[in-house]
Amino acid sequence: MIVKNSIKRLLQYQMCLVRLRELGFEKVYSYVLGREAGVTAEQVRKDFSEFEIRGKRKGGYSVDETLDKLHEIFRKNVMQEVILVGMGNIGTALSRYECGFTEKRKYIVAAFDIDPSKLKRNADIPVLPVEEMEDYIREKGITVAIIAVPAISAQDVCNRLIGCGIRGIMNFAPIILKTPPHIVIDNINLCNVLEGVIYCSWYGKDSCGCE
Amino acid sequence: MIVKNSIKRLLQYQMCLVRLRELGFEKVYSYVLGREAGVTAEQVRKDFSEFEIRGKRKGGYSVDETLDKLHEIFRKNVMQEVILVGMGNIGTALSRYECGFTEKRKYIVAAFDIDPSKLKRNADIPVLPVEEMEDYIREKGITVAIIAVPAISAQDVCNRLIGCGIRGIMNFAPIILKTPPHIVIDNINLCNVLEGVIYCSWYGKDSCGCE
DNA sequence: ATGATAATGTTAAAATTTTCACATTAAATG
DNA sequence: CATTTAATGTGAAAATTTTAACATTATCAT
Ligand SMILES: NC(=O)c1ccc[n+]([C@@H]2O[C@H](COP(=O)([O-])OP(=O)(O)OC[C@H]3O[C@@H](n4cnc5c(N)ncnc54)[C@H](O)[C@@H]3O)[C@@H](O)[C@H]2O)c1
Ligand SMILES: NC(=O)c1ccc[n+]([C@@H]2O[C@H](COP(=O)([O-])OP(=O)(O)OC[C@H]3O[C@@H](n4cnc5c(N)ncnc54)[C@H](O)[C@@H]3O)[C@@H](O)[C@H]2O)c1
Repeated sequence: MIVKNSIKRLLQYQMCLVRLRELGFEKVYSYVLGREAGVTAEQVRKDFSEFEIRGKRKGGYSVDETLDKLHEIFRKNVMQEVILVGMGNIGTALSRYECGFTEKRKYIVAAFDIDPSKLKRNADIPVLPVEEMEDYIREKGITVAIIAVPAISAQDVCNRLIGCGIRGIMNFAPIILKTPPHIVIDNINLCNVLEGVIYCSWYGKDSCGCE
Repeated sequence: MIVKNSIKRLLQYQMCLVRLRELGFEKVYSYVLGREAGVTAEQVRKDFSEFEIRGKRKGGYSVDETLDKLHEIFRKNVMQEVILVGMGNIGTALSRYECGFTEKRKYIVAAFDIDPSKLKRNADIPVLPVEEMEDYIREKGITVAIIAVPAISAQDVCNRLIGCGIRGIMNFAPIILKTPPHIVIDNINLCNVLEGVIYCSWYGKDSCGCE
């Protein structure tokens, strides 16, 4: 049975393994990976067990094989194209970001904005008028989007995205988007994260139950 | 007993309540707030009960009183000053962000960078050379920092921050920072969040245990 | 007033997630 | 080649978190 947080941890392991491979590791023990990823060795083994990632008794896990397995799980072999809505402060930052610690990879293939002054049809990541958004998504068969528009417009944009086939959304607007149950949403609220850190650092880690 | 996720949810409730107040609500039922915050009514009541936020039987919760209580919990009355290290893409975006849905508020009082071309001593949020960081933090008694430097420098910056009294860190570098146990760290990994959304939207919400 | 109603608050139960314990087994050692 | 060792893999136990049930009580209608 897949545990809710295990996906998140697998991604963390993936990142750590890439770095460990860079450092010359060919195999890794659960306790080393656990230390890197900030979890216990048992958690690593349990997670790997759940996804049938096998190690060698006494020999640990092969870095390459484990990464292969993780890449398979996360479908790194197929194109993962994502569009971005809202080319403002955060949208621009994201568009310049190459994800991954060393496995540099671009996900964003196009951005859309309502403001004509933001448009840039011929850029590496083209910034197109938001009117073209639906057609573009349908044509290219995009299924995941990033919302980086003001909160007031976010639900609207969200509805339009779902209307043209988007199934997963990473949302930076500080609002909980309402969606049909089959749509995957990750509402990221950086203010709340910061306030959480402030709170925990004030009251002490123990009394606030933070990770 | 304080549940790990309850802090996160309280912050969400706070955000929702601010918006509901804007919309003219004076009282709110647990099921309404739950709907807004994306949790069950029972969860709302349970969380509020834990933090001794009281409603009226049949009457729901007073928006104002609840917000007062939340502001007290999160110490909105005292200054919450934060510094930022790394004035690159993401750092710049964050420095221009006024947190909160409507209760606009700035947290970042200064930024530090190693690159001389980034410095701007007289800006609204001054960008200072990173050599001045420790003195600034000690002088102003800052306890929370945001790390937005490349992964390769992040642990280094982190160590320096802790060395001069920082107790809480929001980290954007894709690496798990190693810190003494009393330090509060929130490692945000936007790539992993995106990959998680891609994964879940591919395999379906049910089979991946996402929220 | 008084009873019906519709919400909260809280205790108990269920579900989930993590940790533990240890059997298993591949490698290293002598 | 037998023995020791040091890791994994997993089922069971513990801990945590969420959900459910319902007793309580303020409000509203009569
Ligand atoms: N700046 C940050 O660091 C930061 C951090 C966390 C969250 N956020 C949130 O991210 C969102 C964007 O923040 P920002 O600072 O980048 O704001 P911004 O104003 O700089 O950018 C918003 C962009 O969205 C565009 N836009 C507005 N309505 C649109 C629509 N209907 N369709 C397409 N494009 C539209 C605007 O033209 C603008 O370019 C906000 O909801 C904000 O709360 C920002
Ligand atoms: N750009 C994004 O959207 C994004 C998203 C998520 C995470 N991140 C992560 O955030 C970090 C910054 O990303 P970015 O795109 O803003 O990179 P960037 O290169 O634009 O900015 C990094 C800044 O840090 C400064 N810096 C480097 N070493 C420093 C040091 N020791 N002390 C002080 N300042 C130093 C650089 O001069 C630069 O201004 C990276 O770790 C990146 O992986 C970025």
